[in-house]
Amino acid sequence: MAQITITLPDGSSREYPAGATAADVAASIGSRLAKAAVAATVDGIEADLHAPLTDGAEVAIVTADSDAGRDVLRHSTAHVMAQAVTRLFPGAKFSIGPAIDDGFYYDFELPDGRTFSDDDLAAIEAEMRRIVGEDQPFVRSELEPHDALELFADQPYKREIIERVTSAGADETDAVDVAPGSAISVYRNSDAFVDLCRGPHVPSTGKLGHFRLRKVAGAYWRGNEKGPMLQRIYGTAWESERALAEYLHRLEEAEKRDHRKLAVELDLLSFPSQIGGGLAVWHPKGAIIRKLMEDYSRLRHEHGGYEFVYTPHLANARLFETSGHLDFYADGMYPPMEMDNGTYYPKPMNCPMHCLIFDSRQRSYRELPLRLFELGTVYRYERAGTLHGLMRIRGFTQDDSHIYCTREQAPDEITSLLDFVLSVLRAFGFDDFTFHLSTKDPAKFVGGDDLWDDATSALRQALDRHGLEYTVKDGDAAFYGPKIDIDVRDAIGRAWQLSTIQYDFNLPERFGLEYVGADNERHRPIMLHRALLGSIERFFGVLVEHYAGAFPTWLAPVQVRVLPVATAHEAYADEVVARLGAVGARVDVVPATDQLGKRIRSAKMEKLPYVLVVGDDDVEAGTVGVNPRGGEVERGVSVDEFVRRFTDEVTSAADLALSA
RNA sequence: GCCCGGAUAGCUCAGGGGCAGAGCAACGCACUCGUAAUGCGUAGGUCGUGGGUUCAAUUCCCACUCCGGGCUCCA
Repeated sequence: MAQITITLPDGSSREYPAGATAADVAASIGSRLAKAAVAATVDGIEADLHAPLTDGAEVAIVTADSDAGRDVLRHSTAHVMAQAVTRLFPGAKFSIGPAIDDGFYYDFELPDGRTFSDDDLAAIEAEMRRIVGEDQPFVRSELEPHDALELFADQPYKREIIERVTSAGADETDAVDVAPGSAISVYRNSDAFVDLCRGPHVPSTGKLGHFRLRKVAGAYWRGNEKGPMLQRIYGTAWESERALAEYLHRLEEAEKRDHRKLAVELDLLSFPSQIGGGLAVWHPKGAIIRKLMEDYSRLRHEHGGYEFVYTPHLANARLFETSGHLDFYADGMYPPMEMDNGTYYPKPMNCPMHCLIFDSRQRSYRELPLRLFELGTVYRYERAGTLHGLMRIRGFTQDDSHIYCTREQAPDEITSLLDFVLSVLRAFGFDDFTFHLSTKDPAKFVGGDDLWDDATSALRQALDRHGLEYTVKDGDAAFYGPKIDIDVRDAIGRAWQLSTIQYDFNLPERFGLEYVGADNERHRPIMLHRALLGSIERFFGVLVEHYAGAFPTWLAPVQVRVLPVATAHEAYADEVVARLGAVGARVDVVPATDQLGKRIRSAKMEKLPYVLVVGDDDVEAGTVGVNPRGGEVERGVSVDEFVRRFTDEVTSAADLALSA
């Protein structure tokens, strides 16, 4: 019998009989690998485990506990769900069912406009478990388009995909599970179920099982508002029961940290419906935190060489015609207001106003870089259904800066800007960053190639000088210039896009900005847009979730609570409060009308950093009992000592950041 | 905006065509207590709004409002 040679990822080669499959390769390496295998990559292309290999192929086994492996599991689980739905809802049409982050979904159209309920979800899940128990093989076959269209005669969405795949020049950006130009492949699970799919899939449904259906949602066919509304079922699937349980636990944890829930519990802010969707009012405890954030931001900008400006919330439409916002951003703007001498809009961005400040008089190269900073409140019209707590609202305040400088200054300016941004984010407790460089979209840009090359290399240089790893998002730039986006990872591993540094040569052009150079000629500056926390409101929401409401001492609305053990100790408690108040502590006292245990519990529920208990011993000795959040109780700490520790802790937060 | 779901006391939630319920919170009284819930009591509601069906609607039906989950990208 003929032999074939297979190369493994470590470079070694092995011989197998002709017709061997990746499953055979996995089995020959070890039984554990064979068990964990869900698919393979053959010469870099994902393939089924039981596809026959060709001589000389490079084979890597994809295991269930890798990202690629989980994608295969999830995608296969989506198929099982589709099969379950067709069993339970005859006549259901199905469209696409991809793997997504942490799970999968599948979109269906049910006969007579029926919709799924939660009870249906339970029934579908039960049916899925039966299918898993049946251990049906996933059998791949490839078809001619004509035969595929016939096979899916009563599945209009599948037919549309097939037609799109087979038509030349198909739109490549479509998020369907079939790439244009590829062969039409289908997977058959049983006589009763066959699905159009690129694959790969696990060998059989018995490989699956650690899944859970999560929710039903409406979703437009191909994301198009004008297209039909389908019924989407979201599920999650993992390589083991343990990984599934961990994921479900993470969801619970995220729910507990939801800033909207904590905002109510901790009395931080609310969204009164009388005001309208996406518009918050800040209660005293939320407002003090926000004030501290803003004060800190101002302090850092003052030290960072920024000049403070203020600009109005409304502007004449002419301004946004000049800036181009009415051409490019009209959808995101509030509707216009007609007033005596013209049309006015609430500003969606601060940059046009800052350009007018630059342009208010002649500028010299000696003034550059000119860094204008504003906590500027902007209004953006977000569709009602997209509003989400503080994370997406209709009016918000940016810690916004526009830096005007020469093209030559840009690399150094961006380099120090990166330092500045990271140092401020660190002060708020973030230290895990991801960087993205977005480059020119060939379909949508202004400015010449040399400008773009120059700008992109300035950003790249800054990242390289800091030795930062970054991913490049080709074609993701705004039309006016490339940008760096910075994501932070929070305490439970979620990524939030916060900061952005955008290079802009368009706006200076539009506003005709000029400075006089050392050569006595007029030159055009370039402009850097830079938001650091981004939206103060959103950043506040991220902080609430990052800290789960337990703000670090320097940001906590109430830093210290003093609890007299009994009424007799209240006078002494007031003395302690006065001592702490004198060093600027936010401190309060709760008298002994309730039992001590209950008052401690309340303070813990409010997540206060320090509870000080004072009783007979303390009055006698001038001490306090210190009960820190998340720490051990310590009796008999002198008031002087506690005041010293407290001030050290609070000032070190700001000092650390200022010296960085 | 569109699809689905929801709305009962400040919060969390139960109930159900026939007098509106609990726990926590609030308020009062008693207790004066050393580190995560003392006891008793009081008050709190047009059951989101409007219309319909019914002898009777918080409950069933319709519309609306608001909230939540989703619907390419983006603060």
